[in-house]
Amino acid sequence: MKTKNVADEVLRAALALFAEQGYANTSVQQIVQAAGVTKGAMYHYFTSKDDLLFAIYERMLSLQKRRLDEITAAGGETEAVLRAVCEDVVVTSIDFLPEGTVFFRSQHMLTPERQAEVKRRRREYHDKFAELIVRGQEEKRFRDDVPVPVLIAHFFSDIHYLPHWYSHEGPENEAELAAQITELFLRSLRRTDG
Amino acid sequence: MKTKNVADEVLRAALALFAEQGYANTSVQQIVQAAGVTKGAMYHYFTSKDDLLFAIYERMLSLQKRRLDEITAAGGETEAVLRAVCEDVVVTSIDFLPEGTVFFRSQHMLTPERQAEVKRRRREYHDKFAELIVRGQEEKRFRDDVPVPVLIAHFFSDIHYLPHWYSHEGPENEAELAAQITELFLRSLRRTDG
DNA sequence: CGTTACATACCGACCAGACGGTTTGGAGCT
DNA sequence: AGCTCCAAACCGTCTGGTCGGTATGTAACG
Repeated sequence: MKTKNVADEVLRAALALFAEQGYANTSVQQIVQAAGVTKGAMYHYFTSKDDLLFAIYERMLSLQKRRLDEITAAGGETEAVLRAVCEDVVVTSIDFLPEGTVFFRSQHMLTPERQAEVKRRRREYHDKFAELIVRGQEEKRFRDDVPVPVLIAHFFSDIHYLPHWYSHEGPENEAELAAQITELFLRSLRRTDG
Repeated sequence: MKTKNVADEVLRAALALFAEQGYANTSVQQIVQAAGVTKGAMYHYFTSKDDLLFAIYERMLSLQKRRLDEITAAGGETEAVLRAVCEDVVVTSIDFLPEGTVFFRSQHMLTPERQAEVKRRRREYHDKFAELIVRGQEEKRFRDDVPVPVLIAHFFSDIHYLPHWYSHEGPENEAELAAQITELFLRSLRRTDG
């Protein structure tokens, strides 16, 4: 199918350019040039530049949500589930580093409605994550002297920050790093007293 | 001095607009209008729109560096110094929330030279922070099974993330939150074995 | 099979307007 | 007069988006 090739090529080019120079600094001209198509072709598949950006968000949100659902559906002890979720989201974030760069940097460039949509989807994820922590607290395994939102922010901040410092050329191994970050988080989450 | 008023008013307006809508989505027209001056006046004090953005960075970088120097100069036990540094940077980041929003979101909109300058100044801070951790490791108080860059990223991620979730209307008290975040970090940093 | 009828995919010149930045001119102080 | 400070009109550039037109495919009909 030729259709998919053109649209996909445009998306791939857009992602690379947005990650490198930012959304606002990237012109539609540059994108279609990098993708080897014309503006006419692009506007045949996408209704606007904004559409391109949102497609990137859509992919990431769907992927993360699906992975979270799979892991929680498998069940298990609270801390083990939480650990699996955390490690997975770190690894996924590394695998999709350019997406992450764009994701966290360009949210305010979306139309307000789409910003709201992204916010809603993120809250879904967020809430499901919160459930795990609350469950751990009820089981008296996790501390409850720090508000849950703070604990959550403490973990998501690591994910958020990854694209800003992680380099594929660096010494860090992906899975190892995921385990380390998760361990740091869990250690600060556990109760110290019985 | 009238001079300062105009320049200050422009900067204040620029900061608010950049934080709210992003640098690229804010026109010089909007800025001078919000500041109650004209473009002629603005371009008398600043050479470009980019200049406005960099001024915000300059203020933040200087402030943070100065505070770090003051605290480390006072001396003390390693963990106590580190705790003071961490709590201070959290509080400062909350006090300058709009600056933080712009700081972390718009770095790639600066000219390459200025991006490099920001990067250099941040590394200075970074390195001084790293010294504290290494010292703690040498004193066998901090864990050394996780690479120092990972430990540092783990803390800075919280700072980075603050503007994304903290709200002045929320329940969190500034100093209390600073203590909580710092405690989470220190807990994951300490050795568990003697 | 030939021909008509229409849909999909795509091209690329073009446009209106917004933008950052400049220029000109003058008010008010020293 | 000379200087700082600023207002307002102005300009060249670049952008996202449009639009008339073409090429290719394919389904229906006779």
